[in-house]
Amino acid sequence: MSLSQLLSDEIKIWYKNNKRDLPWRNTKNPYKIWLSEIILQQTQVKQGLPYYNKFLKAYADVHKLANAEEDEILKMWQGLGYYSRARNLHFTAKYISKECKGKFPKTYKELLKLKGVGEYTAAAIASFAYDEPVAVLDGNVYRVLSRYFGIDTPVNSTEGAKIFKSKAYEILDENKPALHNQAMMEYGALLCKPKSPDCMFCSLNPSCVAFQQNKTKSLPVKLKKLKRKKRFFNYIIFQSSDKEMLIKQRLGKDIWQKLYEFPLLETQKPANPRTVFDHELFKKLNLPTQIKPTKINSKTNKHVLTHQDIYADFWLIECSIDFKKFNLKDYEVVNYKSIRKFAVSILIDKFLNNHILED
DNA sequence: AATGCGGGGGT
DNA sequence: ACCCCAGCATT
Repeated sequence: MSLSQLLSDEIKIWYKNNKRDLPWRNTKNPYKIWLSEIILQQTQVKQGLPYYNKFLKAYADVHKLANAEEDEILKMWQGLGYYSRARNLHFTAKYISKECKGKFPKTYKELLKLKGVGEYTAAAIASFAYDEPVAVLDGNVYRVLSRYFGIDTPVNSTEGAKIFKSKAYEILDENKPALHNQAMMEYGALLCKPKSPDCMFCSLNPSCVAFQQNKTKSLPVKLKKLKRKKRFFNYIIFQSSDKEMLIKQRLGKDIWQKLYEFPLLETQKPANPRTVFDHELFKKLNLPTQIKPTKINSKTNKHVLTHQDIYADFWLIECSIDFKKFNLKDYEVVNYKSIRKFAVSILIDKFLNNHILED
């Protein structure tokens, strides 16, 4: 028996005995599989599972999803991150519902054309839903292959992508691609873990290069190039005498696209109460200059993203004016209750939870 | 080929 | 503090 076949067979046996019972398994429904795969991109099962259940309950089929408002979908997605996934999910739902009469594409090649569906997700849907013999390559598969075959080419390099892809197809069980793919990923997620893998319980350790050469800690190799930027956000809460506030949707190419937030002034350094006055709304609302911003949070909020650290302060401006008398077309007028209907970042959500702005 | 995009959890 | 996660789109 070849090494490739040994790997696939052992992992499939292990999978049958050890797999988690997850709601998107044991179905061939492409809608459910697609939905789960989008949610699980760069997201652990534990984090994505409640969102999957919530989405399926609200949108039982692709037409329901297609007919929803984008703002509603973003609100449902709130907290899951990578919000372009939610926007692409909605875009593709509308496409499938209207252009394809609700029928999903049935091949890897066609699935790949869908917005938000890349090589991994196309292979996952094609194999899980239609038993097409295509191999999935995700973080788990890279790790298992890298360790078992002792491949030290960086997984996120161009050369690595080619090598790992050819290995993945070499070991693919073309008769049971769905089982094979799911087993590979589950093996990486539960046993061949990034830190402290359970090599003692791994029936493959006699033929695993990393185990035999004590290299599990150094494999897989990954190029890192992450440099974190510091950003300073000053959210200014303009609050009228009847406790209404202004919020604005984030547009343009930046984080949290299409989510809502308080009027924002971004600065190069931590702001002081005077720099806060630079915000356009002070002019637009024609506010008296003696007005004083008061900082609501005692300690600056540090919000960590993959690629930037955001230091956020929240300033309160109490103004005795009626927002509706001004032409503030880019802003919404809300109160402490109605603001909860809008999709916001976790940074804003945490602030709202900690500072109830009602009286 | 390189970069930007969230948030939670593990070590 | 650093790494990882059922990756993808854009440039």
